[in-house]
Amino acid sequence: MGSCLAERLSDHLRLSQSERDSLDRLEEQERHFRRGAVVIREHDRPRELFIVRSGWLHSSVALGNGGRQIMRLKFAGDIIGLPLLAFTESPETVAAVTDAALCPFGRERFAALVAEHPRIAALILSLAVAERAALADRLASIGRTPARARVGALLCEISARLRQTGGVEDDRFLLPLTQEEIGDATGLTAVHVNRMMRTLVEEGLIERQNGYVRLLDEQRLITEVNYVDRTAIETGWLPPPR
Amino acid sequence: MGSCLAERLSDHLRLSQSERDSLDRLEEQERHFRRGAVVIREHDRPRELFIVRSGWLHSSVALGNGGRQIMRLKFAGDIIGLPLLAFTESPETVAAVTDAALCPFGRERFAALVAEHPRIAALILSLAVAERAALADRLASIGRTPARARVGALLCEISARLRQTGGVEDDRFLLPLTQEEIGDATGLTAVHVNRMMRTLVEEGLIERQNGYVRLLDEQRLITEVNYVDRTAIETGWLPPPR
DNA sequence: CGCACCTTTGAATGAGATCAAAGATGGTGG
DNA sequence: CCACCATCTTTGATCTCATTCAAAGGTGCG
Repeated sequence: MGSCLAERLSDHLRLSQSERDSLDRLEEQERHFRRGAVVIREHDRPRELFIVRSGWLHSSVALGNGGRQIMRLKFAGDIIGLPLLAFTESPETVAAVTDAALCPFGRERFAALVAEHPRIAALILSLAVAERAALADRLASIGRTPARARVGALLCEISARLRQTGGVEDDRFLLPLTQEEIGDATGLTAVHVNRMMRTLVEEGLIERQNGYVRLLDEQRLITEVNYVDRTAIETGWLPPPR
Repeated sequence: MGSCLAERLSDHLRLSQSERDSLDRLEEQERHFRRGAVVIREHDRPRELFIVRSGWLHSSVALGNGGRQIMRLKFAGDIIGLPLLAFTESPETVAAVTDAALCPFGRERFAALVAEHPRIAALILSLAVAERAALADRLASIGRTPARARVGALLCEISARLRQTGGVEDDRFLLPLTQEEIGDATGLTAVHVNRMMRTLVEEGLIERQNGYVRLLDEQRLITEVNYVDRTAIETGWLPPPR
C-alpha cells in the first residue's frame, strides 16, 4: 500500500513517478488511535504531522469558559498538524472521533519533499488555501446565520467531503458525532442542535436512523443553508513536475 | 524601492540575494485604489494577486440575507488573492478601507517563484497556515464568546498586526473602520458594537479620540478577551535558500 | 442487568437583534 | 467661510432566538 498523501494528491493531479517515490518514502509507519484519543494536544510541541488513513478526527481549540470550538473534521487523506509548519506550539487539539489509523511523518522530511518537488509544495499550498476558504465559510455561517442553517451547512460539508473518500452511499452516511460535538462545531448547545435536527427532519430535508443521516433533498438543503463546496481545487497554474 | 513582498518576508528570515532578485522581478507595477474601491469581487475570476504596499483593506464574503462577514483585514505587506491559487472564482471580495497602493502580479509568475525558490514557497505556506490559525481564533471568538470579548479581540488583533508594520505608536493607532464594519467583522450589529465600545471605554480598557484608539491596559484586555498573537511564525524547519 | 452516555422535551432567562430617532462629524459646493 | 447633506455614532424600547436549567426516555456496553 502506497503513501496516504499520494492517494489524496492524486485526486487533484497525476503524480510523476519521481513524486510518487518521494511521497512513499515520506511514510513508513502507521499508528492507531482509539475513539476519543488525543493525537495532538493544544500547546504541546508535536514532532510529527500525520495523514489520515482511516477514521474521523477533528481539530478544536479550547475556549476560556471550558467549552471548545471544533474547527474542522478530518477524513481519510487529510493532513493533520499543518499548523506545526508555522508554530512550534500547536494552536489546536486534534482528537479521534472514531477509531483511526494515521501515517506520521516529521517536519524535516516535509522540508525535503518541498525542496525536491516544488509542484507538490504548490499543491499543498493550494489545499491549505482551500481549507482556509472552507473555514471562512464556516465563520460566516456561525457569525451570521440562524441555528438551523448552521447545522444544515455542517451536514452538507460532511456529505460533500465524505463523498470524496467514498463514505457516502445513496446520499446516506454514518454520522458518528454526538449532538454535543455538532454543537461545538456550530457554536450551539447540544439541546439546540437537537431541536434543529428534528426541525430538519420534520421539514423533510433529512432522515435519520441509527446513526445514519440521509440528505433527502440535498440541492434544496444546499441552497437554503448557503453551503459552498470547496473540495475541488484549481491546479492549472502549478509548476511542472520533477 | 524593492519588492513589497520581500520586505514582508524579511520580517521572518534573511533573504538570499538570489531570492531577493526574484521577488523584485515579481513586482514591476503599483496600482492605487480609493477608499471603498473593490479590488477583487466575489465570483469574479481575477488574473492577479497583490501585495499591499500601503493602506487598509479587507476580505469579506456576502451572506444570504444581504449582510456580509469580514474575514480578515489586510495591511502593508499582506498578500491579497491567495485563494486564486486554489480557485478560479474568487470566494471572497476584497475592498479598500482606506486609500491603498497595491503591487499586482500574475499567478504564473508566482508559479515560477515557487519552482525557483522552494524556501520562499515553504515560507508562504507557513504564512498561509498562520493566517488559517488566526481565522480559527476568530471563528472561536465569534462562535462562543460574548460581544464585548469579540470587539476587544478584534482591537487586539489590529494592534498586534499594525505593530508589525509600524502603525502603532504609544499603544495608539488610527482605526478607520466604521462601527458597521466592525460589526461585519465580529458578527454583531453596528448598534451593539457601539454599546460594547462604550463599555470597554467605561471599564478603562480603551480610550478613543477622533478616530484613534489606545489600548490602556493591553495585557488585561488580551487576557480578558482570550486573544492569541499569530504574527510570529516558525522558520527553523525551512529548506535551505537558493 | 445496570450504569454511562446520549437524546429528547419543557419552561424560564437573557444576550443581542431590531426598530426608531436624535446628535456628531466631515466633506462639498455655493 | 459657511451651510447643507450624507454618513456615522449614540441612545432608548421592544422583541426573539438561543441558552440555561431541569428531568425524563433511549441505547449500548461491560
